[in-house]
Amino acid sequence: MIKPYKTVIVDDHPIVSEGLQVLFSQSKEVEIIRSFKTGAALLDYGSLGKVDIILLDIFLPDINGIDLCLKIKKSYPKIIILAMSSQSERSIVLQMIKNGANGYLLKSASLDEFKSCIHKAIEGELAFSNEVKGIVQKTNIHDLKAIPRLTRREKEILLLLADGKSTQEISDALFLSYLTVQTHRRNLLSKCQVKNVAELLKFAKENAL
Amino acid sequence: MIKPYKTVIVDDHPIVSEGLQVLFSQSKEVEIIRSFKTGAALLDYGSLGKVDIILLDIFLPDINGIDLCLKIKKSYPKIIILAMSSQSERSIVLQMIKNGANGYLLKSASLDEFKSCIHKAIEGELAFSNEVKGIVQKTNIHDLKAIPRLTRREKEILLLLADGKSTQEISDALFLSYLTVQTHRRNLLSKCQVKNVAELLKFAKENAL
DNA sequence: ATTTTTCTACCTGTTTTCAGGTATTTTTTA
DNA sequence: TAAAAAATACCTGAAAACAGGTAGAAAAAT
Repeated sequence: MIKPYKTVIVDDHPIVSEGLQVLFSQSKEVEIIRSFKTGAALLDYGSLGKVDIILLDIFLPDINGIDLCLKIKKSYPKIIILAMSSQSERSIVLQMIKNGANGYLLKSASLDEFKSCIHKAIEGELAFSNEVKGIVQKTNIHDLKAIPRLTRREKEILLLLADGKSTQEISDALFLSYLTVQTHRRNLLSKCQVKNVAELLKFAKENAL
Repeated sequence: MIKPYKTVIVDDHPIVSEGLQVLFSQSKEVEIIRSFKTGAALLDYGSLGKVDIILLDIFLPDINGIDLCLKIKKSYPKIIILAMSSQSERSIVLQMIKNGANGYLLKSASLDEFKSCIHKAIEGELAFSNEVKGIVQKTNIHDLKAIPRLTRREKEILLLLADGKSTQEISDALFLSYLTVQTHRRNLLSKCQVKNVAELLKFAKENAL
């Protein structure tokens, strides 16, 4: 008999973890051995090397699931990582795959889809829930334009912009010259190839910046 | 012996519904009799009048949970409605309570919290999960400034603004004069008492507009 | 049927953002 | 330690947003 795949869940919603645990409680193939509420808790887990599958929520209270995926895959490339999220932004899905995830599940997927995706991933396939499948398929390579890497300052200013702050308010808050903030703003728009702040915020959301 | 409370779940994530069903499968007090993925499905439900408790997700694919709550309470004031959400924006919580909800649970709440809140609600109390409790308590009446009611056109334009569209693009899309769109923009900012589009979007998000 | 609200559109300014440059200093990385 | 990247700051001009006003037509509510 085959040993079941040791599986952990990373999700800050107990209900979801619980639901998944029940879903696989009968399974002989998948055994949920632990669940974590934060990325940090997972990384602190001593026996991470012995884990076979991680069911990973994209939105965690501490760290971004996309970055966490990359981090895990660097240390333990063999672990099968299945991303879960309630959003299906194309760019997030693609980033996740680029970072080594073995699949992407929408939380609105049916339980059958959940199971079958996990099976697929075990068999070595990239597994997507139905809704995500469409999104991935209609993606040509041109859409894979690199997601710009923002500097610390730029992220800081992006946050304040999202808060509705004006250039003047930002320069006051960060003790910078008005002109400096203007430059950062310009660089943000230029890097993300957008034309105004609203579009920038949309872009940032879509790409989980 | 007391009859169990007939409870339905409205949530578009099967995992959550499933988790809740399992959580209460042993309970003699609460009996989950059905679950729905959309607000429309719930409203179509013939036996809605016989339901005692509704566990209602705020974000549904078709209708806003806040409006749905009001609608249900108008027809069936006796039904206990417990709101669930992964967000805890103060304004959303308060709106929900104003619309007659009997409690507000964060999805990140523990299962024990879930259970105890449902108990509280049954006893007639307003039930909040711990994180929400703090938010509600530190709310004075001044914070209850009325959420402005937006007209259909305003909502339409708000959506396009969130998409990063400029005034010109909006006027083209809606076949309106540039000046008309300008007026609507101004009214939006004025109604929401904000000074720019970014702040408007933040406000809209916080208030689930 | 009448009042109220919404949608439409215009005018006049001021302020802010956007877009193009350049350039020095500081910090990080190789 | 040298090279690269980031953060800082300034200048100029065009474009867009913001703020104040008014007002008639259309639609909705009473």
